[in-house]
Amino acid sequence: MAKKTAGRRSTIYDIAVAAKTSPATVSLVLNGSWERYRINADTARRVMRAAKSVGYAANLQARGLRLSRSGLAGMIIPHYRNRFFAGLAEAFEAEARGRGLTPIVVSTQRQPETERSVTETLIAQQVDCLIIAGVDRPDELNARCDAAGVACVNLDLPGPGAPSVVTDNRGGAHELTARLVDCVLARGGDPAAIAFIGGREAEFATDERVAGFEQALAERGFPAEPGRVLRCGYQPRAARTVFVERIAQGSVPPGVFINSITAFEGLVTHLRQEGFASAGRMVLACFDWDPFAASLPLPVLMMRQNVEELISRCFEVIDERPAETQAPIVVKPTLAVVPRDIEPAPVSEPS
Amino acid sequence: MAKKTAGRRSTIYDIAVAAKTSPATVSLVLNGSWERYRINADTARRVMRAAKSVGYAANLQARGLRLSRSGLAGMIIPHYRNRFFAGLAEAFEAEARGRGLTPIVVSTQRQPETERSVTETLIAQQVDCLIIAGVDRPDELNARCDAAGVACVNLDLPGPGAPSVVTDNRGGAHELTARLVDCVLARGGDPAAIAFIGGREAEFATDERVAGFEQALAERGFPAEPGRVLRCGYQPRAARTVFVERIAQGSVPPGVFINSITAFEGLVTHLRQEGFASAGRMVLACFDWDPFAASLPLPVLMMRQNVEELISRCFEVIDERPAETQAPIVVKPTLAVVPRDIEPAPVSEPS
DNA sequence: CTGAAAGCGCTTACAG
DNA sequence: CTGAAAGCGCTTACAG
Repeated sequence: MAKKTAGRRSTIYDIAVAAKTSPATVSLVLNGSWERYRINADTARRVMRAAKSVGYAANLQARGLRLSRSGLAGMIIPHYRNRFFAGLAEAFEAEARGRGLTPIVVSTQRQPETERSVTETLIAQQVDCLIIAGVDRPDELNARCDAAGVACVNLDLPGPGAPSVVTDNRGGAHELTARLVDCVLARGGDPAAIAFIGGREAEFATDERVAGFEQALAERGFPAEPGRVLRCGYQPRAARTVFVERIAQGSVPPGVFINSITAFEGLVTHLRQEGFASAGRMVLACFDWDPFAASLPLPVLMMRQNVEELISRCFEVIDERPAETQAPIVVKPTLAVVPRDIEPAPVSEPS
Repeated sequence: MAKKTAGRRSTIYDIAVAAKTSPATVSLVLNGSWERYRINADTARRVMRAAKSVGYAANLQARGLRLSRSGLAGMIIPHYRNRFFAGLAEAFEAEARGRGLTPIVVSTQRQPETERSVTETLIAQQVDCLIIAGVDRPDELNARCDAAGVACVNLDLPGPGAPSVVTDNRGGAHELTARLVDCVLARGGDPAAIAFIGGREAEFATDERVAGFEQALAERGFPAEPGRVLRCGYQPRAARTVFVERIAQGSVPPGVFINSITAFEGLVTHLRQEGFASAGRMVLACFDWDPFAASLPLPVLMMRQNVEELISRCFEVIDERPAETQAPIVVKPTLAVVPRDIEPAPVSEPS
């Protein structure tokens, strides 16, 4: 076991010297194309032995430069602090590795300036493909990828700039709302007073969820009312504020559809301080999943997005490189948590 | 605004042609060293204008190859699914970007084989430095970094293979346990029956926390007893199992020191199914922080690790490249959540 | 003040 | 069967 010189990594030249052959032959052997090139089996053996003995590892930057293919797969997300984005990141890593790519995930904290700059950096690092999730305006980012020839998919962000994979936000919200109405009725509440909290104005996912929410309520005889939908953004603090205002202007709503776990966090901070008893018979339905949020001292319904399928669909889109803009690919979410004391169905939770 | 040819990115050669100068000059100008090289200000202007007009972005792979410095900073963590690791990843990204590096975080799901292979991949991608957290055996990974000349730091994983930055696990556990004892006493429980659940055998962080736990109890007159410490690993399911067994063999403990949020998740799953009332007057203390776990229907204490400081210390160590193995750098955690109904101190929670 | 040249480590058509 | 050569895009000492 030859010891390599500290501070310098071994290259195909070192191996060529050790195996008494040329760098070109070393490269062919190490890349497994030696049979195709009819390289002497003995030469190949010497090369492989030498490579192992010097602890050779290819310089992927050099290979990438030569091949114009870095083997890097990028993904942009806002942050890692909830199960949805954490799950996306992990599913992305698994899928990328399974394809022999090096995953590189970056978070932007929903800062448009950061979104722009990390996209540039990833492109400069020569990523072969990029999945974009949870950004403010994907179009500009898509345009940059396009200019650089980087295959790009938007996750839950349909737009003209790139193909999309989306969650069935409308259908999921419809189902979640329907169950929420059942729970509110079971607890003697008035579904007309159910509120929607979170999400953004003019944002695809929020728009769809609001549509599903309103549709489900309308079908049960509670048509849209002004002030029922409170799109306060994704900050816990903002959700808390609108929740407090909502209570101040009327009473504690019998049910709340919460658009994201971050908004949920805001409500919980308030309830913890006021005491959960202050919530009365309120039921919460969240379009996100978290094991602790499912265990609060009040009934909670949770919808879980299918991160593995979302990611694998994204890679399929990248493989195909669809020529024209086509309709988004839709992935169904799952009702993952229902309160046991109201709904006899057992808690079903993917581990 | 010249449109660049689709499919091919512009290079310094394109700019040289456009600005009627040489690639070498272009490089000098674009890297800001044109003043030092006394390049004509007008030439510089032409180059910069041309670069902008073709939308030039440097190929970082080529630059890295030439400079033997990739500008990539790597970090290895087990996963993103809790606030500690999510926070580490985000703090790492922020710090790396602040230093002009491209962060690349990878998760291993605590699989030794994955830990090994991602380390190899990161080294092959020529990362300039690597922070390692939450792996099983860091020594082998450190050795690989060492052989490749990659600066490496272990986070909460002291060992002979690399310098370390650690949380004050012992001190933190001591403080957390002391407060837990107070709460148990305030609720009329017997601190002698407090249990420790989670963590691993022969693992640094667990060992330290157990030591702090036992010391705090001993100081209050409850010396170590066999069977009090239940190191069941990091899986929610395992924690749930030992918790259930612990109850079956005696009764519900008046207090539990939970080593990690993952173990906590196991207990919560059980309590949700049995009903939280089954916990009686139990108090939980967790050496981790989560906003929802802080809102369960039973008293919870939570310790929060200082991720920002841990990360900035890691980068300081990388900067210094300490010659000999020195004592780990210690970062103090913070008591972030105390139950209001027992402890009059206000809930203090870093936003 | 500026350009030609070498070289980072790799791959692969091409010529023997 | 195998090696010499070119070239991926960049940087920088060197020579003018």
